[in-house]
Amino acid sequence: MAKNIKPRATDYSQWYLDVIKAAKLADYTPVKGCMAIRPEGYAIWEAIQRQLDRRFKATGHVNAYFPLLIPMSFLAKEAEHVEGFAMECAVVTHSKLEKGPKGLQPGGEPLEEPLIIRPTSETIIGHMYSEWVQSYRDLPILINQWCNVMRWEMRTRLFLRTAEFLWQEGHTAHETAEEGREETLKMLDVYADFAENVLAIPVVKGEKTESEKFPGAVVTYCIEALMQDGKALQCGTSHDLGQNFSKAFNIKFLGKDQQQKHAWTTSWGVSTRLIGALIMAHSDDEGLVLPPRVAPDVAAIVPIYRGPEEEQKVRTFVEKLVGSLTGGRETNRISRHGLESWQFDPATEQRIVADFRDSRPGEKHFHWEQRGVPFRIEVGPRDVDAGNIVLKGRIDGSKEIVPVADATESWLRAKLEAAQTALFQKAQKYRDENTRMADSYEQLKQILKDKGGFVRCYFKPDRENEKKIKDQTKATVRCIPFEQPGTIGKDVFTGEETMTQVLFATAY
RNA sequence: CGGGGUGUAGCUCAGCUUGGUAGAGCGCUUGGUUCGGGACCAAGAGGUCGCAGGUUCAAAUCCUGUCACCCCGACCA
Repeated sequence: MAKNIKPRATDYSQWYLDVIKAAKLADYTPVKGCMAIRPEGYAIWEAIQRQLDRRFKATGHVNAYFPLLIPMSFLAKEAEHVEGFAMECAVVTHSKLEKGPKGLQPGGEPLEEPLIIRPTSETIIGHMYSEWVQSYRDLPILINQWCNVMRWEMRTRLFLRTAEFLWQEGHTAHETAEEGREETLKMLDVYADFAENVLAIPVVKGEKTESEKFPGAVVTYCIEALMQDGKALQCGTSHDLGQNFSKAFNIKFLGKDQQQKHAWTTSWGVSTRLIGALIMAHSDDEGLVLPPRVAPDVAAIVPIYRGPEEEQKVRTFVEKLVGSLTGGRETNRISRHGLESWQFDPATEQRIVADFRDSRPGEKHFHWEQRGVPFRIEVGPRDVDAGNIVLKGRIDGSKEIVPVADATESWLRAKLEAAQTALFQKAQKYRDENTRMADSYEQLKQILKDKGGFVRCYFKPDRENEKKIKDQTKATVRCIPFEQPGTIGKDVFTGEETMTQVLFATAY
């Protein structure tokens, strides 16, 4: 058992922090609410970026970059937007420092107009689009940006909610309402596909209620996932902004019909929160578990030897093994701190690593287990003599003795695919087992209290009733799922007849 | 912003009640023995006890102030 990780059952939030610490994903910094993402954590973000970026480009989007600082007045141009973000904006008021009685202090004249650090970029991008769009021929604009944003949150948790976080935000402008709506739903599908097929996290697609939607959006769509403690986590959102921002920022074009019209815009984003989702969806009491498709190292080879003679024997065997696992490609070996790594997949930059550090095998097993590497391969003198390797699966704890002749690239790829599928199915089983139907408010409360998870029920979304339910149960409507039975039932709260089913859960 | 708590080695903490040479475990360094699931032995490095005042012959310890952080609420991708 891992001695540096508290079990989930004892203290879930401590477990979460322990897993992050043990896998060296991130660390606290002297800046409250802001984390340092360590190389091991950032590599996961790079894998997420690589695969999302490919999907964005495949759907016709291009990348661009907009400023970190936004004129304060911009925020106020959209009424709901300012309402939603004003309370958590960092403000820049000065442009230099000077020496004061207590050391450095903001110096010179304050800026004529304060600047805010972007909490999201609809406003500044809206402004730029108003200059870039003149004609219907300029539409659609399909731009994404990878950047950091800042929201001054009261309480933060590594990856799940930090004051500064990394994300991507797509911002598009269209000629018609229908195109905008299609774009919003298309990108939601991209997110859902990515979450399920890459992160192995099953998600529910749906629409946010009025009280949960993005400030300034007409409709917010989202993907919602269930974590192992029975709480829900919003993993991505896609907003149909209608003409709210194009009116606020004057994004107008001349149509084919000679009429001036406002464009229809959308925005959509996912953040480093996805790393938190990964951790909470898959990891166990032994530490991090990574889906093979985002694991920077797909396999870790742990050599076992006594003395230089055995080491040489095992090394020779490992060299051959790696040659076979990398399909005989010319691979550049990188040696660092006794770790030797080879590229496994040029497209994904995933690696195979062999741990020749000067420490004991047991220590190495824990090392790679806690980092979530999908497979560990043990090679000792006995295996060399028998022509075997010992394969250990991170996801199911399996142990298998494999003839080295079978250990080829395609074999490993098949193993990784099987592990990816198994991980998704495991998460899906958990999600399905923890999604329950409630027929009455009493039952809803009972399930939330005793079991947690998603609770599905008839409910006609209503700001006031949602508030009351939240006050009484801490649960919120996570979404109105797209999948609806199409039948009439009784609203759990009011008893009125409705055709709408929603998903309740306590959320992060 | 309300309620509670904590600041002592890189980390986790003991010591404070009753003032008297700055401690432990983990981690780190060096050497040796080890090595198929977190090794052992030996030697070492590492501190303005959060900060500022005060009391005292003497303060990590008592008093006053202050700052920071953590937890629980309100707010949230």
